[in-house]
Order: sequence, then structure tokens, then C-alpha cells
Amino acid sequence: MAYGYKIGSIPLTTVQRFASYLPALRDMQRQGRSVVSSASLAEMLRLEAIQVRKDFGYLGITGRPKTGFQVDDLIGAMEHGLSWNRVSDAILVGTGHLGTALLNYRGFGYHGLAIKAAFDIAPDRVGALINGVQVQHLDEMKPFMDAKMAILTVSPESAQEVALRLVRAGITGIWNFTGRTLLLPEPIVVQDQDIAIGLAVLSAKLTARAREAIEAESKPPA
Amino acid sequence: MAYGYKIGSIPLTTVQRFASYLPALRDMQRQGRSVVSSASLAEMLRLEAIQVRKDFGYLGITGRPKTGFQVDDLIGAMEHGLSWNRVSDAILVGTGHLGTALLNYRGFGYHGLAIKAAFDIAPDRVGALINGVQVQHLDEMKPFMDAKMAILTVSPESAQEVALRLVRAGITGIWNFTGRTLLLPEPIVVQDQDIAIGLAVLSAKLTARAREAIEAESKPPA
DNA sequence: ACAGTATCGATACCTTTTTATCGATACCAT
DNA sequence: ATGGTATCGATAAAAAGGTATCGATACTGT
Repeated sequence: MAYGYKIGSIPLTTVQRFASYLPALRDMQRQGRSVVSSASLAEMLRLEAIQVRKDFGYLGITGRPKTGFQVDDLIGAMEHGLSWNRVSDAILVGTGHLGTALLNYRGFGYHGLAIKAAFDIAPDRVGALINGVQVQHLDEMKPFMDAKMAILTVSPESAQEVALRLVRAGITGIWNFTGRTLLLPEPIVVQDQDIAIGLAVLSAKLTARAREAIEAESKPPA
Repeated sequence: MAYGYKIGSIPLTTVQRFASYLPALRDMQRQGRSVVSSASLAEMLRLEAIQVRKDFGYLGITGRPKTGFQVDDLIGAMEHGLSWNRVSDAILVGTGHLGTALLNYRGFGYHGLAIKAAFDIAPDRVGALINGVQVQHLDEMKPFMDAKMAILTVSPESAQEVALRLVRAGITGIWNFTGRTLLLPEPIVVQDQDIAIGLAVLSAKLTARAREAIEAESKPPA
């Protein structure tokens, strides 16, 4: 096997879906709804009911026929199972537009993330206050900071170098937006996030759809 | 089957990898390198050589033993097969931090995207110039614009409403950053991009790794 | 209480995706 | 030329992930 398909014993795809169930469930919780059926959640998220049930199976949560699943149970199990309950601190390096956007993003709270510090090297950025976080100079980054996760939003050119500094500062997980593949010692977990991929897929889908339409037209309906 | 696994006859996962091969190959091309082996590309992107070869198989590109694949051929085949060569226009709605970050992002060119117009409703944003694009009021959005793709970076609250306006304006593909599931007529292609998922996965991986470490410690090495 | 029904959960099945194997081919060094 | 070797490509096996089926269960209304 190449590398981590699974997270613990849970399929990666399931974990990803957990991440989208969670906000939906939190909304329900807030609205006072205490139970939800796999079918209704599936419809909400454009999935299949059976897939939702199977996913929940991994959590060990069991529903009740005719009623559904307890919203609280589901949230609890997801948060506990994936440590989205304990708020883990993260730091962010690179306060360009993307970095700033992430510092201002409100959705991370669902997954227990709080960005506690931000770093940059540009003199005109150091000292700025972004969404309550003061930008510090990269040189200020100290190994004793207790964040274990870092968000890397620097330029591709400096990606590798900054990543190594992060590792030296005790970071064990890097969320990499730079588009460069980072070469780091084994135990570091790197999550690559190439924003352009989503677009590329959309564009490819549109092309495929357009082609299908043309083909469908050339041969008259059966 | 639920819905689109495949794009044309190419697996979705393969298309995603294409999107990351492409910049790497373009770099090589720029550096004058004309051939590349599946093994070296795989190492560069942390994949398996065989997977790279299989992906290339979908393109109909054939390599040569002992040498590898022609970089130009690969680039050409990917761009042509997925229409990343023809530049397609897109519009962006919602010029908050994320929208601004995307307007400033330089990686879209690899996939043939040009953001031609930006819209918002906030009076203090309308009229601003972001990376050469003038922000217009949403009401200015006209059905006759020839962009078929839209990037949706508005607040979750207004997501559905704005999406409907986009469809009425002739948009057929929406790249949805709002985190809300959009309910739209069938032929519209929606690509959901929940930025928090990447983080959630990273956090879950770190947790899993930590647990593994603990388990490995409790039972001494075999 | 009882029938009717919505919903779950276990099992089995099927599809998609990844990985392994291995013969064939083209380059390189001698 | 010839042998050695890196690399490909076809085929097949394995793994992962998704879907269907269907009996079991608990709520609802009479």
C-alpha cells in the first residue's frame, strides 16, 4: 500500500464525509432537533441513505428503527473519534490573501481548530492584527510553542525552507497550500491542499458533460 | 450508482492527479527537460510509479522503455483531454477574503481558467479593483455574459439565492465554497469545495498517528 | 392490542481503484 | 554486436469503497 487510505480503521472518504455531516448536525442541534434519519441527512447532503448509515456504523453509533439517530450521539462520536472536540492550536505561516482568508474563516471551530499565531517575513505585514491574531516575524517562531499543526500559505519558492523550520519548531502536521511537494522526515503528516484541483475537476466535468450532450444529439434517442 | 465517479471514461481520482502532474510537468518543460519516467514523477509527488503509468494510460500516451514519457506529449494530452488548454472564462461572486485570495491566485492558468468579472453587493467593495478585475454590483450580472463557470464565495446565508441568480444568468458550472449544499436544477454541475475538510482530515490523521504510537509503545517490538 | 410502516443493521454483492507480476522493448556500456 | 538493465504495458489480483436486499425493530394510528 502506498500510504494512508485509512484513518485508524475508518476509510478516508468516510472521514471526509464526517467533516460535512458535522456542521449539518450542529445546525440541527442548535435548532433543537434531537433525532435524524439517515434518509433525511442523505437528502440534505446529496448522498445515499445507505452510505450515511454505513458511515455511522464506523462510529459505533446505533440508531433506532422508525426514528433515526440521536444527533447528540453522532456529534459526540465524531468529535471524540477524530479529536475534533479537543481544540487543537495551530499556527499559520504566510499572511497573504489566502492566509488572511483562512485566519478569517469561521468554519474551523467545527473541527476543533484555533489559529493561535500567525507568521510572516514581510515587514509591512509583521505587526498587523488579523481577526485578533497578531502577525509575528517568522524568526519569532519558537520551538516551545505548543501548537502541533501548521498551516502553510507561503509562496511555492519558500515552501520547502519554511516547512523545515516548522518541523524544527516541533510541528508534526502541516496543511500545505503551497502547491509544492514537501520533502520532510517521515513522521511528519503533510496534508496537501491544492486549491486548483477542485477547479480543474469542475472544468473537466463541464467538458465531459458538453461532449456527452453532443454525442446524445448526433444519435437520436433510442 | 449515485453520481459522477468518472469524467468521460477517466476516474475522478485520476483527473485529480492529472491536475497535480500538470504543474510539475510544466516546470520540467520550462527547465528544458523533455522526458520523464513514471518512477521519477512518482517520487516527486509521493505516489507509486505504477499508478502514474496507469494514469497516463488513460491519456493514450505511450512511453518508451528505458527512457520514459515525452513531457510535451503528456502536457498536450492532459490539456486537450480535459480542455485545460482552451481558456474558459469564469466569474466570481463574493469578494471577501476568500474571493480576493482566489482573484489573486496564480495557479489557475494551468487549468485554463481566467476570472473575467467579480461581483458583490457590499457598497464598499463595489468599484474596487482586485488584481485587475473591477468589482461590479451583483445586479449588473447579465445573462449575456459568456462565462459558463462561476466561483461562489459568498456567505452561507446567501449561497442558495445567489446560486439561483447565477443559473438564471446562464452559468452551468458552480465552484461552491459556501459550505451549503446548493439545490439547483439537474443540468448544473456543482463542485463543492469545503476548505475545512482538508483540515479535519489532517487533524484526524494526527490523532490516529498519535494513537498508533501509544499502542506501539504499550506492546514491545516483536 | 394490533396492523401498518418507517427505519435501521447485517450480510452479501458489485464496482471502482490500486497494486503486483512479468514479459517485451529500447538504450547503454563494453 | 552483445549482454545488461531500466522502464514500459498488459494482464491479473487485491483492496477499498459503494450499493442492494431483506429481516428485525420500534413507533403511529386505529
